[in-house]
Amino acid sequence: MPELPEVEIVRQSLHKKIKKKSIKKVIIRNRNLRFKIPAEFESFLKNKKIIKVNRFSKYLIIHFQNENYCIIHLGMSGTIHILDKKKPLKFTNTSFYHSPFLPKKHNHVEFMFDNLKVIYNDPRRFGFFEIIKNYQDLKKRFKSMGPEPFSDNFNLNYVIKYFKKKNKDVKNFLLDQKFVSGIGNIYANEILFVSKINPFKKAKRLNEKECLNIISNSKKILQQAINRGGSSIRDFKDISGNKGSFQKEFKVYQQDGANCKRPNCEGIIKKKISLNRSTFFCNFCQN
DNA sequence: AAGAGGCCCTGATAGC
DNA sequence: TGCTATCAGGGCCTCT
Repeated sequence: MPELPEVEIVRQSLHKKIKKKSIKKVIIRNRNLRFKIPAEFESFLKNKKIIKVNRFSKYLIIHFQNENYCIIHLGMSGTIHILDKKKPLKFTNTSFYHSPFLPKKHNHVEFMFDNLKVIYNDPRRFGFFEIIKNYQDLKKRFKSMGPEPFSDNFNLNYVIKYFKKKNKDVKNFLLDQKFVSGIGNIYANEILFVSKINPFKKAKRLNEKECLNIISNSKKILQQAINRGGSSIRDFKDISGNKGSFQKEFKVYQQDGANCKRPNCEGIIKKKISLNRSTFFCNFCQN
């Protein structure tokens, strides 16, 4: 589920729910996530008051008083759920919703507030938590990552310079967080389709217009996805309403065998594996 | 420096 | 029905 748009949707809901509240207690049922949760985690967060919930790329950043932070990455299968004693049945959105649909297994971490519980669920345990104790360390944490697609630093100069001499497929770079932060496999495929660029084209072979297309379509598609509440793939079937809906607008992702959705294009959507990831593209207009 | 590949883990689904 | 194989939205690490 979680690429930048989905993480942003979670951020918005989480921020509304927990800003200005204090964590009363932290319960950890399984410390063995992608990285082991440190022993000091519970005591560090206890009684800390939340100023706001931020996000960089696919990382949630809970901002506490006194320059303390907790970073959450959802990995491939992480979701955040809330139990609200006051509004037990009101949904917010797919990966952040209220109690009747709380999974029975894999609830690894709980933040307890007054009248409120925030629960982290993650079957594959590719997600992780980190604590950070000052602003300098926070900056350092993301220093080696590329700009977000929305950033002014993600511009033609940057992309042309970066792609120069790069002999990898262009799609690999959209997935490379050192080049641009926040894009995953779904949106990489969609961005290249809208840009009419073959995913297997070598980055150094892209012309200026193609680079510009990648830049503007990255911004456009991620913003559209946020506006639609993200994409809900392989989600719990019994949740109605408040799902993200961008999956209905996929032009190529998981559309192999279908006719190309571009008006007047006679192509067929194909699927090929590249770097262990499924790659979808039109064999006609993306050539 | 850049690129290819393996690996962490569980669950859903397809094929026999 | 029940087995096995494959694949999944991510990112880190190692080897060449």
